[in-house]
Amino acid sequence: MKPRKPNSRDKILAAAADVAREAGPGNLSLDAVANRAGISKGGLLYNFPSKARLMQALVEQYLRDFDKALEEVHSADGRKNLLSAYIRLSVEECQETEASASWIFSAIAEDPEFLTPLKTFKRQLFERLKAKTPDLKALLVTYLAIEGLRSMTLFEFHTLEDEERQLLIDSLLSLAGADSNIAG
Amino acid sequence: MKPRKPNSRDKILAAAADVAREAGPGNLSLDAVANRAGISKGGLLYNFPSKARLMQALVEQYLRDFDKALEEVHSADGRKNLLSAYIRLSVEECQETEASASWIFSAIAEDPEFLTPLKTFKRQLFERLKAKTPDLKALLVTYLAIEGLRSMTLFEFHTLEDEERQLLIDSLLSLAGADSNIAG
DNA sequence: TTGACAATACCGTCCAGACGGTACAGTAGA
DNA sequence: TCTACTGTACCGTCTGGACGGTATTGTCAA
Repeated sequence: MKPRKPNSRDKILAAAADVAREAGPGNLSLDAVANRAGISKGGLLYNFPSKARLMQALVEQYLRDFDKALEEVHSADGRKNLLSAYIRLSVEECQETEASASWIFSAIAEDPEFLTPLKTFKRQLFERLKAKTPDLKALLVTYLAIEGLRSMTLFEFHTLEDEERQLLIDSLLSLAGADSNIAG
Repeated sequence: MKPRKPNSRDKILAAAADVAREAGPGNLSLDAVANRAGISKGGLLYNFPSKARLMQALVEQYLRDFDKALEEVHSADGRKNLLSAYIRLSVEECQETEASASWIFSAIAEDPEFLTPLKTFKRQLFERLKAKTPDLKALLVTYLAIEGLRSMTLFEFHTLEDEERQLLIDSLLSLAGADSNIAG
């Protein structure tokens, strides 16, 4: 479909995430992103005609990547347990220090509406999980706990020690794996 | 200790929270807060000599209020189950539409360091919970799930229906209440 | 083959507006 | 008289973004 775009856009998106992480979410300026991407401000605005478009692209790329990764993880173990795949992917994502999607805070500060696609994505994913998980209680608890883990990573609350964290993950996976043991 | 301060400071703090919620976290300007509080900008800067001090005060007030409320809820049922009190308080807090502490996003955008007191508060609270909760697994799962609930409220992800939400809360409370049933 | 034109992908500069903060003179109540 | 402001004027800085250029590559008729 697309005529093999050069990687300028991707470079800019990555630069934006880097700037948000390193300079703080409130300092995500076009100049800073342009510098970081090794491009001029004019060039940036050529690729993304406004800051809003840049934010939008950031959200869209994140969603696309997450969806793709989920599909891979889920397929890799025979599409048996979506919840378990979701947990493992989320945990993995939270471990990458490089990830720390603090550009989300920039987006919210810019305009909370930027998160609308994220909201609908989450709602749809939850519906899928609900359809595929027999034990609703276990789903609710594990899903929310993962959401909590994501939040703590995002805000950089280092409340849990490594051991506690590992114990938590084990508990969640065993709750999620319960669909073949306990299934009502 | 303090000479019965007039309520100007409180009015300003409340106004700041209102502005962040209504105008968006990125539009928390001193002018906007002053207007909202029905005070002049000079008056605002008389009470809080810089925006940083205002943010700081916002965080401190939130922490003080939460701590006080937790103490009340905990005492009210005989100081039996701290985790259960924590869950009930957090759930209550998430239900107040008026709360929606989106000033947190403003603070983060301003400077992530503003959340340092929040971090230490959370860590200490978790330690207290750990000391008082026999079942560490249950604590981890419920604590994280509450953190998830808080995050979803903050971001206004309306992923859960009312029924699902209620089922979740019941599950968490029963997990938390387990300290007298299952206690190892 | 070549010259004319056009699209792509930028660069660098400039500007208007917003924002935090200062300064200061005035004032009303305790 | 002191405290706790109000109100206004102003400054310096930062930021989004508009705009006018430019180098490179592609297209295509003559």
